[in-house]
Amino acid sequence: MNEYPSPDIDDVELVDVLRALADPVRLQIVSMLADGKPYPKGDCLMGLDLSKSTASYHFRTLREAGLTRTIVHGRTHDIQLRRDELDEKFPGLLPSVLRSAPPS
Amino acid sequence: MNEYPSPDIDDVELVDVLRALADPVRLQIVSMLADGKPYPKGDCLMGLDLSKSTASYHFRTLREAGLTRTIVHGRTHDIQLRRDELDEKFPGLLPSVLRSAPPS
DNA sequence: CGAACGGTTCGATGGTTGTCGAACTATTTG
DNA sequence: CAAATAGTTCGACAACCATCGAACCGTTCG
Repeated sequence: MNEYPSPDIDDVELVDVLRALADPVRLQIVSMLADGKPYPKGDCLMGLDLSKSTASYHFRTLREAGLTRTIVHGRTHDIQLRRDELDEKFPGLLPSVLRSAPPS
Repeated sequence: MNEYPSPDIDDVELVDVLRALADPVRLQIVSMLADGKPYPKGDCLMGLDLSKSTASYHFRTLREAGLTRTIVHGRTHDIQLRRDELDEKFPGLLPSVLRSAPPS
């Protein structure tokens, strides 16, 4: 029943968001989460050939940067893009990134 | 009379642009160039306490990522954000980043 | 209960990044 | 020409990053 903490939106810095997005793996994960709905982590890794530990590292990086939240759901974890909060704090950023992200 | 090469806009990748922006120094430099007009490099460093070599490194990083171009002008160099090209290739990206960038 | 499942954490490792000073290049100016 | 100016390049270095396998943890299921 442990919770995985994401930072408060007020503490999220643009440069950290950009950092988190500046990696092809994480960019692709974020693309899959574009609609803002929660997805099982496993589903976000389709097409990505990563070890479990590397995948976990990227999920943690996204969460700690404030881009996603994690919802524990049984023994699986759902991950969700924090669209509304991010759109309010950084207007237009996610739409433009997602629009320009290469197709998977 | 050497020219400093920037990549063709077609070769500029989103992830490289994001990586170039994902640094506080470069973010601030880009903020100063927001209007798309050329500025002497020296003028972009106001408020930044960097050695000459570090400044040069960041300018090169921005140029090689495709964000800026360098115009040699006597013994000074002007640097210019490639606004039009970038706006066409990554619509809305620069505006949103510049809008959310912390004030200098 | 015990095994399988979905994930995290740890430690190690090689590669990249940001920083600097020193040496260098090219241009202007005294 | 000689000195000053504006900037680059090089080598070094510490810090950080992406990656992995192994061990671990909590949940579900036979």
